[in-house]
Amino acid sequence: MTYTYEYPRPALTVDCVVFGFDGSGLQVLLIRRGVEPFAGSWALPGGFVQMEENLETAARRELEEETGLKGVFLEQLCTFGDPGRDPRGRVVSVAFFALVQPDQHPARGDTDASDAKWFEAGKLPPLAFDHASILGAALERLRGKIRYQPVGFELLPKRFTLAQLQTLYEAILDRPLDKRNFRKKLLSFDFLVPLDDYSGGAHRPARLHRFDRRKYEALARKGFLFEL
Amino acid sequence: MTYTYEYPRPALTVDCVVFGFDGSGLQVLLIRRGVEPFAGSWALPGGFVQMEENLETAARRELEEETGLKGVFLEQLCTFGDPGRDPRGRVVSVAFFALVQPDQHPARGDTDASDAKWFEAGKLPPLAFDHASILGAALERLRGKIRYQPVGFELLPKRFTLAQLQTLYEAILDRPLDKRNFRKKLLSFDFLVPLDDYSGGAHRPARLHRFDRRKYEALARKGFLFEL
DNA sequence: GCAAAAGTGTTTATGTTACACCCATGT
DNA sequence: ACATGGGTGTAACATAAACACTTTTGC
Repeated sequence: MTYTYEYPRPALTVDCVVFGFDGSGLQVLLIRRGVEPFAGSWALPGGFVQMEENLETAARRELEEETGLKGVFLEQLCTFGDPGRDPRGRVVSVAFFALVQPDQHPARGDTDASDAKWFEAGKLPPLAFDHASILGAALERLRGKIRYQPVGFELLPKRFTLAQLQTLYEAILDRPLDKRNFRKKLLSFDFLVPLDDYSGGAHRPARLHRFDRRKYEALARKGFLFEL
Repeated sequence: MTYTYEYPRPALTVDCVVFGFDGSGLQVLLIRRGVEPFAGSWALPGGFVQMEENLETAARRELEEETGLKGVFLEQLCTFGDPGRDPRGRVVSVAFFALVQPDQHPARGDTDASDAKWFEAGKLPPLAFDHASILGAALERLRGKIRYQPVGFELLPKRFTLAQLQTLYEAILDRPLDKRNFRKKLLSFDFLVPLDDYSGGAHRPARLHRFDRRKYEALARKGFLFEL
């Protein structure tokens, strides 16, 4: 142990920006804080990092404890450490962003007694701490990422229609896409497998597809990039 | 102050991956460690975050203390926090990547008495801690970023020739580019300003250019993306 | 005058955009 | 039968890729 270690240390937390998709709009999962500071405010799920767990493990643990979600797509986003971002003292937070498939949603809305709730990404309540800027960074990252990495599928059920996929892209990129061009392009990379099954619904049934990650990765290794 | 704050905390450091360009190859600035652990090994410049400074400030302070560099391009990269990455105990490190213009290089090589030295990015010595993986992440980020953001100019002198720019791109992307197509494309975005001055040299002089950040930002605001 | 790097256009191939109608189902 | 969303192809346009010779300088 060197002298350096006797210096005071910032506290270290993780926070997760959890995105979902309800079929029409992008959603974000927030929890209502029970304790001060910001008691009663909405905030990103997260909490303190323990001494023997790595950062991603901490994020997954907090996510499960606070929202019940497990096994989701999770990726490190950025670290927020301005002095003053937490009124209690110096707290540095490693932010993650998570994508959850609707199958795994804790019952669309609140998970029984917990205080987690899904919000429309466009209509968020005021957030505790600097969570609004963390969320802004996550949104920007998601928008950038969806254009050249296959992360959209993490927000859809395993079997989905091309119309669902297009609606998702339109919601995230916030602009309309041409139906024929969208289908043409996505099917041209052949990592979307058409299934022999159709979605039910009030009108003409739509063919279901699934994302074939093995095929995607084989392509990706060959220096392939898909852009939209 | 709540009970939470009495938990043990990881130590928090910043580390900087500093890239340079010597006209032919990509370079990385390393410092030789004087103290254990890894005394005598090469490592990324960096050190402990102080309680009242934000993360970027800490990175800039350490960079200046250890290498003399100031005023460089600096961007947060990723945070590395696996338990065990530092033999002394739990140390979480926020990594940054920096780009320095050759003008600012501390005298191409060692800065007087300090133990900083530039290495070819392809021929690095073994590094302390998990710095090799931090460096790998930085390289990957640089390669991705240079294709759609004007970061190349941060590695060249303020006035440069198109040939220098092309060599830089070729070094980072690690593939040859067509001279005519490269010039055509970069000049078509008109953020490169031709100057009335020429590079000296053993052969035909080359026109010097500078990067006009104002023009670039005006374009960028109009939803423009340059890709290479 | 020769070696070395700078500079310059055109053609071809590829990818992107724009666009309108018929189909299958539930009500 | 009608309302609703599913599904399909082609032509115009724009961008990317391939490619070779002349110019200017220092030695």
